[in-house]
Amino acid sequence: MNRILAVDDDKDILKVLKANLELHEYKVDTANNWTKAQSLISESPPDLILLDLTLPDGDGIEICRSLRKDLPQVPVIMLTARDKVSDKVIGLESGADDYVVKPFETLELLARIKACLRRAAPQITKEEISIGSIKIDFKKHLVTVSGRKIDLTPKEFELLCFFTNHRGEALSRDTIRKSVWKGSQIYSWSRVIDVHIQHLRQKIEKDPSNPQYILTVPGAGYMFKE
Amino acid sequence: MNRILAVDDDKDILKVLKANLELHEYKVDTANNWTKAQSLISESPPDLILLDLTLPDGDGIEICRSLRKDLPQVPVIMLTARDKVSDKVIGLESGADDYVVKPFETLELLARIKACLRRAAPQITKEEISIGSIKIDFKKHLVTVSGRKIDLTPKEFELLCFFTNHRGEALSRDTIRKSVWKGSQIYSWSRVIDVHIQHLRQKIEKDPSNPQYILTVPGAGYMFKE
DNA sequence: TAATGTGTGTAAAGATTCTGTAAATGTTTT
DNA sequence: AAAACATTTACAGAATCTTTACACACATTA
Repeated sequence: MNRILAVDDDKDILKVLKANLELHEYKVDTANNWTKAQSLISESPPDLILLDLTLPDGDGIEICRSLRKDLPQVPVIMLTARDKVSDKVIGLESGADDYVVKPFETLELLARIKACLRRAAPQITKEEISIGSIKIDFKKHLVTVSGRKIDLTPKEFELLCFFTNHRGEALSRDTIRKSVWKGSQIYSWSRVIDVHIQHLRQKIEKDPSNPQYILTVPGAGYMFKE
Repeated sequence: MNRILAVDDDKDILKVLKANLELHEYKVDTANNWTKAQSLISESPPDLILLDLTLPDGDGIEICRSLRKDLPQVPVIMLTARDKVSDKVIGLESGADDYVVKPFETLELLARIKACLRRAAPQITKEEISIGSIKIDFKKHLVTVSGRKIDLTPKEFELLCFFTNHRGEALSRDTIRKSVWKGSQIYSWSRVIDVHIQHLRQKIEKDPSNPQYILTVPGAGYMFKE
């Protein structure tokens, strides 16, 4: 649940904003002057700030500049009646992430808030999966079996990735060839796949002759443990 | 110098956009259909995309969704004649960072582009970073290894910065090429990257043949120590 | 039962690709 | 023009991939 701070000198607008935003799963703090806003911010910085340009105790542009400096990661949306292009340019130049002219459509404001938060959110793309005692870190190209690091060759790694993406599926040699060996030309009667499977088993199975992960499906191909 | 890709079916608009943006220090590629845009993107992803909603070979909303999925870090500004609130909401919901209605003021568009790029830029919170015995001062372009100053060429410095910003990630040569060598045209089979890696290793590693920082990930590329 | 064929496990040899590295060439900066 | 830098090229050794050959298990057929 994201926290938004709305700063505007008009208490009615604040009331409407708060009501509308809270309907959409935001927690909203309000301040009708900059002094109060500052104390709320220093209390605990919000995830986004809606800022009116005309406040009784400060120039919105200057405020925005200082915000950008102190809290560069918190997005600011300017919310103001000034609709001239020059105003918008100055507003955005001063560090605002968006500039919305009053009177505004609530739905548009909501969409813009969402877009801002989406962009400002830290992009976590940790790609890691665990199966049994095997752990694969796709980003690092790292595979560990019960904590021990395993060195896999490129093809072995590709093959393992392919298997883990199709767990519990019996994969024919042809299917495997068409995705892991696409681009390279191997003969249809080649045993490369089998050989690589053996190598993988040697490296990831506790007892390679009694595989727990890469199972043989006689007559069909191979299957990775669900 | 930021690279912008403008996609619009109207060639006149593209011409005007290109001219105006290039006056403001942007490098601009243009495409009048999605197919062409895609090939430009896969060649080398731009820093920002201006996207018209009505293209001859694709629905803008769907395109935006797929862009957000494939290139979440590249901001998209929608540029369209549709001015209804519902259109804006749909556009922003589909992943656009901003939505500008035609006919637009060039100055406002420029300001919004700038704001988008500012937000999307990797937030260099620190201007100094230490990893092991390596210390990098980004502002002064200064690198020291256990106190001793190291002279790096511009490309070497860029490469090192890129690595330190992606520590613990296996980076393919292609990935490196697309960000450190973007703009310049090197052949895909070129070994420039490897050569620069060697030079860097010679300068920052204690034993270049046993690197501690810039590690080789066989078959994948290189990775900087976490 | 013995013979044959098919499918899989495995080792080892040969072929290919990948990486480190030095040196040559081309380009930009001073 | 000289120096600094970027890029290409070439090659060796290592690592990896692919082929090949054979062993074994199991099923089918004579």
